Parts: sequence; structure tokens; C-alpha cells
Amino acid sequence: MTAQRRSTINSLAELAALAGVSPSTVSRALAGNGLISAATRARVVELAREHGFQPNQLARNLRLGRTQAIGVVLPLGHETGQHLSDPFFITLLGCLADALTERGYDLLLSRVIPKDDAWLDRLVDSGRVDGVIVVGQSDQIAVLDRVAARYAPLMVWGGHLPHHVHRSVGSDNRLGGEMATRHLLEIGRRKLAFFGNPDAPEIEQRRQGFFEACRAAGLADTVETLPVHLTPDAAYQMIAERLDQGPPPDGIVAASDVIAMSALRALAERGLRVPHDVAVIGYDDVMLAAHTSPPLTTIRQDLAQGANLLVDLLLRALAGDPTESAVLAPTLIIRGSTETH
Amino acid sequence: MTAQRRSTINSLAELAALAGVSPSTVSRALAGNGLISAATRARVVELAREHGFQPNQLARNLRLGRTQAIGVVLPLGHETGQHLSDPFFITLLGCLADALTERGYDLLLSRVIPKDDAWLDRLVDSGRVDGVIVVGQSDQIAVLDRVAARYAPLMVWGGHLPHHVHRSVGSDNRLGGEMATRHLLEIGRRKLAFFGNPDAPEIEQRRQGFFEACRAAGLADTVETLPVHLTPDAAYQMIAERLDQGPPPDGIVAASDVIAMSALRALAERGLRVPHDVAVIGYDDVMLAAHTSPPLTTIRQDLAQGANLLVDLLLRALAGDPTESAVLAPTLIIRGSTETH
DNA sequence: AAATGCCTTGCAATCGTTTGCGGGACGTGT
DNA sequence: ACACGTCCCGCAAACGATTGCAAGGCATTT
Repeated sequence: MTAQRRSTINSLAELAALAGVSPSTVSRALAGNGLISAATRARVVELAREHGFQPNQLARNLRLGRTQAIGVVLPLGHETGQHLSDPFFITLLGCLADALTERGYDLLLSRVIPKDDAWLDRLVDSGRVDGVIVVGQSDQIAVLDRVAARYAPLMVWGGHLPHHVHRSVGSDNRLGGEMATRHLLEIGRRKLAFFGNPDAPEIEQRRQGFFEACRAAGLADTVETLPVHLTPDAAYQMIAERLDQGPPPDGIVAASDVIAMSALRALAERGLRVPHDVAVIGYDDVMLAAHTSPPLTTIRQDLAQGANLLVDLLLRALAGDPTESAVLAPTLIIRGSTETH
Repeated sequence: MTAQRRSTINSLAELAALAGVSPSTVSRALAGNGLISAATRARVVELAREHGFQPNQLARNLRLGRTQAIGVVLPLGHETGQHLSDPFFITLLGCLADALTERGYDLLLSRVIPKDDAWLDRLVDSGRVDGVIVVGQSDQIAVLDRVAARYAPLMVWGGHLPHHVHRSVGSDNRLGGEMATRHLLEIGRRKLAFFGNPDAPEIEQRRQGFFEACRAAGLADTVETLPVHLTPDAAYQMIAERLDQGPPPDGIVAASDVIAMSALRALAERGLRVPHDVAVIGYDDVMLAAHTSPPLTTIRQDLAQGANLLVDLLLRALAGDPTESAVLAPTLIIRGSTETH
């Protein structure tokens, strides 16, 4: 049973009967396309407006051989948390919704917990979407590359590596990690720690930037890495354990703002002052980062731009043009958590 | 141009030709429905698997007179912030995605900034969705009621009032506001303030709970209300102004966790200790609430349950059953921001 | 051996659009 | 008055699936 419309007019044909013309004429009149006399067009359009009628999109898209929808999928791979936890991804999702809507596409949201290797194939082959945007590579690089090889309209938010076959948009994670680390070095910190699970390629790249900056400063062997997860609970617990086990670092480079916030809390609970005892820098600049206490210094990624780029490249691929990956420049946002005056 | 599939098999008919049977047979074999000999079925299924073929959903749904998709829309009415800001809504969105996926429905996401009164009609009449879930009533009650009157499969997350014609699911906001306030009273606070913009009906109900609890405690005239917005920036600014203008309250009931977090920051920056000088309680129990410093006492809404309820009721309405609104019980989660030992 | 029944399969209509092609009405030029 | 061009409009075939109905094959019964 189809949901009932505003009135009894449910198809071009019915409206056509009402207007005393053929369905073709109605179609053309509403499309504003074919050569229809101004009079008939006006009459049909008025009638349609009056009955709140709009052509069935399903039928339309079937005929046109498209869906006018883009699938956006958040793979929850290596992270065990049930929820799509990170506010960062969510914000990106919002930006994507805007970018797609602006271009007349629907956004089909799906969250998958990759159990097998076919999760992406199922979406791609379902015929429900014209293209797919995957938010975050998780630990699914192999799947992404395999599908990208046979399916052009696929874009991925995440880190780009030369050997990747899938196209991606993301900020320069290595550079971001380096900028964060250099900032801590510049305010005089020497015992640095990187908090983040390098299983995800973005995180791994940030960690490399961290290492490079440390090496350049000549302290490669005094740094530590703690592979904390992205969910706040897991992150908090691991950070708390670390702090209880030995003397704290004097500077923490967190792989995400959520991790940084968990660190802030764990530090506060142990009477360690930020930034006096420990400086903390996050990554992402999520909305709440400016509202922690102290406010969080962080590396900002321009999500609106990223989302627009993702959609533009995807649409270009849909049109048949060859596309490439894009890398965005990260920005250092200095706030209270590293401000020593 | 349709996106190419894994192989050249793009329709039932082609697979049928390959299998040497008719399209009908293939359809039945794949549907597992009609009475098809086990042998043919096995052969067809195997062939389909081999070529990674799945029937075109568009055509299928057109024939079946449904879309198998539910529209989820976040109206951004009275809040000026561009982004769908509140982490709470986002989490609900995630839960909805899960609930819908479980039941075999797609989730069509759309964010609208209601400029006219027809935004919901457009979605409802577009034929792209079988039903609609609106997340948050914003200031669009009139629109919701009007559409609900003619369109059954519509559910709304938000507060329920007797005169509403649209069906909604939400927590008992009045009770939640009352619980929060009573908690502050129980730990001895007397100069209470409510932070939240009562333009949104949920917030208004929370405020009423706040007032009732205050009145019951005999201090109705010593309480204040500050209509802060839901976006953290706007909230922070308004709270900061308030704190600079006069002596602080000793207890703050925030209409959302985001507001509470902004309050925590503004208080910290002014050297006011939480909870010693000012106790703060939030609303929602968003993921990060447990990770502020101090951790935020708050009123939890069970979102997973809410999402499931929304979807269940919607599907029931779709099936033609009459449905009603549902109210969830809020829970008080006590954390550091009100803990006085 | 013929009739009856069941099991399996194919035919063809249908969902609601879009669009190439052809035809009718009307006006103009000679 | 006839030929011709222009302008609108309708016919019908797609798009790719589902499904009621009927027909074919085969085994069983009488």
C-alpha cells in the first residue's frame, strides 16, 4: 500500500485525465522541457500545484537509469564501540548532507560493521545509489582498493598513500602530526607522548609526523606511543592506567580531540595541571574543543571544504571524468591547553 | 549512464538468458518464493552469486509500490548555527540508522532550514520515502501537526503535549527538569538558574519541571532563567555575560549537556569551582558528558530505546495500525559536577 | 491407453515515468 | 484552392522488476 498523497492524484496519468491531455504532455509541461504551448503548460502546472502533485521519483529514476542518491557509509572496523562515536565524523556527515543536498542528491546513510569483505560490494551493487562516499578508512583499505578498481564513483575520506587505488580526500595527516608536535616542542616540552591507535591509517600518518618532528629535535628515543582507541571510555581507561604507572609526559599529542578530552580529564583527576604540568594538543577541532577547560589546542581540518571536495570529485567521476585524490592543509589552532604565557 | 556492475549482467532478463530460463523464473528463484524446482533454483542462485548480481532495487520498489526507505530530517529552525550542532541529535541519528537497518529500511538523511511551510510536504510527497521521522520539533509544531493530519507514517522525536496531533517519542522533559532541579536542591543549593531557550518545546517543558521543583521548595522567586541557545559558541557567550554581570547562582540546571559544558568552561575561566561554588547539571548524557572535568551530572535519555520506539511506531503506522505517542523515563546520572562528598 | 492431477515454468500485464517519432491542426504563400 | 511549414500533442516503447494465470510435462490412476 502506497502512502496516500495530498489528494487522489497519484500519477501523471491521473493528472493528465484531469487536464484533458496525455501523460506525455503533463510530463513535458512539468519538466519545462518539450515544446508545449504556454497555455497548456500553465494549466497543467497550476493543476499540479493545486493538487500538490509531484511525479513519482522512483519511476522517474528508473526510467532515467539513476537513483539520484549517494550512499554515505561509516565503517566501524577496528573500533569496538557500537556507536559511530567520533563527533568529527558526524560533523563531516552533516557537511556532506549539505553538499549533496545542494547538488540535488539524496544521502543514503548506512553504518556497517564489516564482518566480511562484501559489505561495500553489497551497497555498490544494490542499485540504490549512484555513488558511494566512505567516511574513514578504518582497517578496510583492502576492500576499498578492490572495489575502487571496478567501481569509479567511490570516494573515501581519509589519508592518502601513493599505493592506494581508491581516491580519497583528507587533510595532510603527517603534516598535521608534525605541526602539533612542533608546537609542543616550541613551547619547550621534551618528554612527548603520542596517544592514538595506529591501526587506522590516518592515525598512523599523524604518528609519523610526530616521530619526524621528534627526530628533527633530536629526541627520538625519549618519546612514547600509547595505542588508545577512539572511543572516550576506552581512551580514558588506557590513559588513566598509563598515568598511574609512571611519571607523566610533559606534552601529549592526541590523535583526536576525543582522546585529548579524555586525557584532560584523566590529568585533572590526578591533580596534574594543564598546560602547566602537561600540555595537550588534540586533532580535528570538533565543536566542543573550544569549550573544554582549558580550551583545547588542536589541529583543525576544514570539513566543509572537505565535504564539498568529496562530492565534487564524486560527481566528476560519475560524469566519467578521471579524478584524483586531494589533500587539505591542516591548521594549528592554539588555545589554553598549550598556552603558557 | 548507469554505473557498471561487477560484470555485464545488469538485469533479471540477462541472467535469465544466461540460465536458459525466463525472467519470471529467475525472479522467483532469487526471491525464494514461488514454487521452483530445487535444481533450477540452485542453478540460478549460483549464477547470480557468481556474477555478483542483485535485482535492481528501484525497479523492484516501483513494482512493489514502496521505497523501502525512511526519511530522517533534522529541521534547523530557531537555532541559527549552520551545523546540526547538538551531539545528542547525532547520537539519536546513529541509533535510528541502526534501528532502520535492522528492519531492512534505508535511511534518507536530510537537513532542512525551514524557510517556508512546505519543507515537510515536499519530502512527504516526493515519493522517495515510505515514512518520515523528524528529529526535534524546533519551532515547527504547526507544520508537523498539519502534515501529520493527512500523512500517517510520520513520527517525531520531541516533547509530547496533549493538543499535538503529530505522534512523538521523547523523554518526559518536565519530569527530567524536575529531577535535575530536585537533585540540586537535595545537595543544598538554593540560588538556582535554568539555562536554556524555551522556544523549543522540549526545553520549555524542562523549564516547567524546573519551576515546579523550585516552587515545591518554596523558592520560586529567587530563581532565574537565561534563554541561551543550543550552540556552544552562543551559549558560552551568553553565559559569560551573565556571570560577569552579577553574583553567580549556586546551582545551574542546563537544558542540554552542550550548554552545561559551556557553563563549565565559563565558570572555570572565572575561578569558580564546580561543584564547590556552583553545581552544574546537564541534560542528555551525551558521550562526552562523562569526560568533562569535572564529569557532568546529567539527565540521561535512553536513545537506543527511543530510536527503536520511533521506528516501531512508524512501521506500525505504515501497516495501517493506529499509533500513539510514547514517553520515556529519564534517569539521573550523578557525576562530579554535583558531587560534594 | 486415456484421463486426471500436480509440479514447474513461461506469458503478459503492471508499477509511473520519459522520450523518439509521427500525425493533426492551423496559418501562410502562390 | 492547393501545397507546404510550423507548432503542439499523443502513441507506444522503453526502464527492470513482480505475479496472476495458464499451459506444458510427467507420473499416477483407472
